[in-house]
Amino acid sequence: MLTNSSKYALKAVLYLTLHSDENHKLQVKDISEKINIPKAYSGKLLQALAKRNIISSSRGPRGGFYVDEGNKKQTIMAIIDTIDGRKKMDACLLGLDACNEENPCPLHDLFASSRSKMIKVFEETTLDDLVGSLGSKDLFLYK
Amino acid sequence: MLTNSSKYALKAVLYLTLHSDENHKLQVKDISEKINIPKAYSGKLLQALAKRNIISSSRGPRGGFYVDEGNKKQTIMAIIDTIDGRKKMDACLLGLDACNEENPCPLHDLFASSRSKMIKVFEETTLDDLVGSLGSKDLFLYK
DNA sequence: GATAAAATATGACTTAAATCATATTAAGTA
DNA sequence: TACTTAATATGATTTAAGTCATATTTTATC
Ligand code: FES
Ligand code: FES
Repeated sequence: MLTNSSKYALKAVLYLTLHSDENHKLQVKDISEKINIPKAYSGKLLQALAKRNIISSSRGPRGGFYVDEGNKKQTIMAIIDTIDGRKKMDACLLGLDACNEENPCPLHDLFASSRSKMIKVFEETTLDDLVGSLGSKDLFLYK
Repeated sequence: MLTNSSKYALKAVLYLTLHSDENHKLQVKDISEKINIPKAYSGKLLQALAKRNIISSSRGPRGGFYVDEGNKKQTIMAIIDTIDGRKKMDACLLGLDACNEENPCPLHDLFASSRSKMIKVFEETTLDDLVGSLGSKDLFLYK
């Protein structure tokens, strides 16, 4: 469903959403340690996310990555799309060229409704929403 | 969600289910051409499936692969499990060690119910069921 | 039995995902 | 302005998935 890369990206963004803001930027090293993923690799992913404005970044001393109020309007799907590309989520289970009702593969009907629901949730859920729904629960991201 | 390998396997088994029986065995070459996947690779997958009794095979002249009545009791999930391993389907969206209600990751609740439904369908749907539900519709597996 | 046909078993090769490394650029601080 | 810090850009390396090739074994048929 998701590549390792987008799993990492999701973890990183979630971590930033809860632990950073304009005045509390985090460096790659801090983030990667906290969410237990390779540092150099997470750097690359964070850069891609920043370029797409999913997260924010600033260079130089006291720089780092952070999530501001604007970023919190971004959705789960935006993150997945940035790293994996949206189309992967729409792909036919059997890998056929197109997945649709007109020319459904034998598994389409077993599967399409669950998938649609999942996609809808990912498209509609923003970082803001997630933070809200987590409430006081301690975020679990490490292992 | 599924690897390429299990997509291929599913296509191959579906094809065999509809176009073979004890008296009409199919060779690797026939199958791979019809479902548009590399021949040598499909051979490997068919062998793995036969070993697990998802499909049947016989060697020698007039030999080949086929699906008999017994094989038709196998489920979609059995095929996926043979090739990818069942656990992949249960994995946490974020790649955490365990996925469960006790220690859910932030995305768990957005996702778990859709996934459960999907898994349930795959576990409960047999090849027999699929053939039945397809009815007279022409199976579409090529591209 | 000898021959040929087909799966089986095994391993090599190729490609893409994942990981690591580093030189460059921008920004803050003194 | 010089120096330091941290992201950025780029590319090399490693690993695993996907692909291909072939020698071996089994079985039908003559
Ligand atoms: S056509 Fe295969 S899942 Fe939709
Ligand atoms: S714990 Fe992450 S999806 Fe269940």
